[in-house]
Amino acid sequence: MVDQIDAMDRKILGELQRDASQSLDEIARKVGSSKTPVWNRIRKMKEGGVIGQQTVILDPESLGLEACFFVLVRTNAHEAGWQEKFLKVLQKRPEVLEAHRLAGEIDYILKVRVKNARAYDEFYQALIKEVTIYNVTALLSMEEIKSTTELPL
Amino acid sequence: MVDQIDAMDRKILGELQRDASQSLDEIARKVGSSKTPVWNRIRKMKEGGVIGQQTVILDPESLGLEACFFVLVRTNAHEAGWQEKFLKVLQKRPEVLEAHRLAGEIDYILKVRVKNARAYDEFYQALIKEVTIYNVTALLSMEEIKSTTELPL
DNA sequence: CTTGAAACAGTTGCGGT
DNA sequence: ACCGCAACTGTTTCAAG
Repeated sequence: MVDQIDAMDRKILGELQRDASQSLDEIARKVGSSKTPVWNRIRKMKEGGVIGQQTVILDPESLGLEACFFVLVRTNAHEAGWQEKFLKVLQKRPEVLEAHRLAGEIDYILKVRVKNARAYDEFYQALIKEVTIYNVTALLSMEEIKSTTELPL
Repeated sequence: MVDQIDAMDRKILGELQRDASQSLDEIARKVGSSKTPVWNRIRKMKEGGVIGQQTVILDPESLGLEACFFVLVRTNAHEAGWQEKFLKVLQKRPEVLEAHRLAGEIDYILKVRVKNARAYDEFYQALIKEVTIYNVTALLSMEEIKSTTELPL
């Protein structure tokens, strides 16, 4: 699927990432094509899973979510089923916006959005109650310098 | 602005986050209202900055962006203008998807999306060439367990 | 809040290159 | 085979009650 994506596709993706509310005509004009071919390309990329969810970015502050933590998780007890349980808890918790399994000493990193430090502690307590964790370091974000969902094309 | 957001607004935001391609009628039906009032609420929340960019989520793998790093940055030389320069570099670089200024020992965390480890090294070399950095730790993501732009409402 | 109408955009089929 | 045209259908936008 990767190789099938040509320069025209990338231009379209760029426009969609930037502003998905644009009309087909507008996008077509910008990429130097017209409605139908652009529509067909978009359809194929949706089918192929290149284009996923269409969404709006909300302002966390406006919604009272004023704290953001990056959580570094170390585990040494790799019992059978532990990871499965851990993943299930992360999926369930809406304040966990991202979770990655890492290479190296730190096993996982989480990005957690909450109302305040107190809400983070509640999350943390709930987490360690459900799964045993060897070591946790929480990094508190003071300022979001940059935040984008736009991938480099 | 925060207090003005009521339960109905939150329901609408939930639907928009989940799928911004839905028609107004569909959203109105789901939240138990009708077209015009829903439209007016959305308009107000756009004006108020609660609702930001409308976008599509692209699949990084399909676009050949197979590596994701979290970069922990420590700096001790806080010369005048250093931070400004650092921010400018981060803004300029499209592979930097997120950047936060932190409380504590680690000063910044970055999330960087690139083609492969080689591309990360190129980014790293370019970064330290432009600004002096005391210490850098790169955490390589092996697996994206969870990734969402949907905030908890 | 509801109705409704005018402008606009998405979707599909057809003919041309 | 793909593109662009154009008609049709559905959606957004907004005014009036």
